[in-house]
Amino acid sequence: MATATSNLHYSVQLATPGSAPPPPHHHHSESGSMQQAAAYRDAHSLLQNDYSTLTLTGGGVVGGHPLSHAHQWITALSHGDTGAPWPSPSPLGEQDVKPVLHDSDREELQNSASLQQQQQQQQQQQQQQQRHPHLAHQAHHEVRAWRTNTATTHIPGMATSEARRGRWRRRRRRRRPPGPGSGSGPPHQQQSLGHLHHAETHGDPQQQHHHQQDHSDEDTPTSDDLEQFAKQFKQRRIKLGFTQADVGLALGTLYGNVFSQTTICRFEALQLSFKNMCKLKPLLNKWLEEADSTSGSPTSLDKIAAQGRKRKKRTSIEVGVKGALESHFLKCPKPGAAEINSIADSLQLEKEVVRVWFCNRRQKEKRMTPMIGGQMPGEDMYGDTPPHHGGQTPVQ
DNA sequence: ATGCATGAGTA
DNA sequence: ACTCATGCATA
Repeated sequence: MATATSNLHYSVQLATPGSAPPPPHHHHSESGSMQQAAAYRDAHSLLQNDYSTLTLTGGGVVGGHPLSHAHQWITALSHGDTGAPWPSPSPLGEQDVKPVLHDSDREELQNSASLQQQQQQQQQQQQQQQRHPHLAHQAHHEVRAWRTNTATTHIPGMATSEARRGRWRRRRRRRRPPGPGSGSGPPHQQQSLGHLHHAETHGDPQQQHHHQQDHSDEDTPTSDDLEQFAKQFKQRRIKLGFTQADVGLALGTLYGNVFSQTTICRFEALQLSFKNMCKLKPLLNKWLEEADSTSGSPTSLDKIAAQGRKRKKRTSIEVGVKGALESHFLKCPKPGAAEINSIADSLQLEKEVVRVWFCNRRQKEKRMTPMIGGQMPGEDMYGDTPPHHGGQTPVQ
């Protein structure tokens, strides 16, 4: 019972022509589109304590054990029903296959181009942002305040119940590295964005003579900037009557990069990595201006649907099992294959599930405590490089 | 809003 | 095999 039933109903939806951004007030409380509801109850920070407080079904440890079969997904799965559960992924010809939406309104698909993901241009032509220095933004914000600027002698959170995690420590805006071969040692990768490369890392003789004091558009914004922006963004977005999903789609047509409601949500909640936040900010800023200026006229917010990815049914891990996993995590945040195997075995979960759980766990930990005590994101925050020990921990 | 999942890019 | 960005599916 752990693993939910498989109700893979994918349907091919073609473009639903014509439509407009969702009216400022239109929302039927549907179970499927509660995202909107969420959008309306604006500012409301919530603590995310998973098992810490045993939220869900208290102690409801089911007896049924999820069939533990290794990656059986993506392999067979040829049910004879409505289309293949996980059709072979078409590299390019991504049809408009998309999960059926329970939403009845706000639909306007217009398959533009199945852009490749990846991001390329990000910060180089942003507009100026009209930020309100004060703006009523300091309402009921609880522990979420991690303004760690030099002058803010305030040590936020730390006094609350779950204040064991520090927030982002901001790094000072620094110049681009002088260039290869000269200067500070090249950090192999500090929480690299994965595929983000500035074309200006080369030894450009002249480029730094500017005056970026608080123009968070020319260089790395401060965490405070981000927080400010995120807040404003959310407010305006809501005022304009857009949902997070709408924004995500709009970004797709405006820049070619579609984003999901999830990402927008995480941006607003500042739950992305610092780097990621920096990357998205310009885009969202642009969108704000756009939506702002065209508020009233039919903004051509296209929405593209290019996803044919079949996913394994989300595995629901029992609270008890989660607790167990957490225990292991505390002991060893980065278990080796053997470790994972035994854990998976003892908990009767698939190895993959366990592995992914740990990955996600680490990620979560990173977003919440990117740098502890002035640690750079690139450094290991775990005992990956134990100070006392001349070798990797033999998974055992 | 968030938990589990996928995949590109790396190490 | 991991990290990091991102999202479907779900609470």
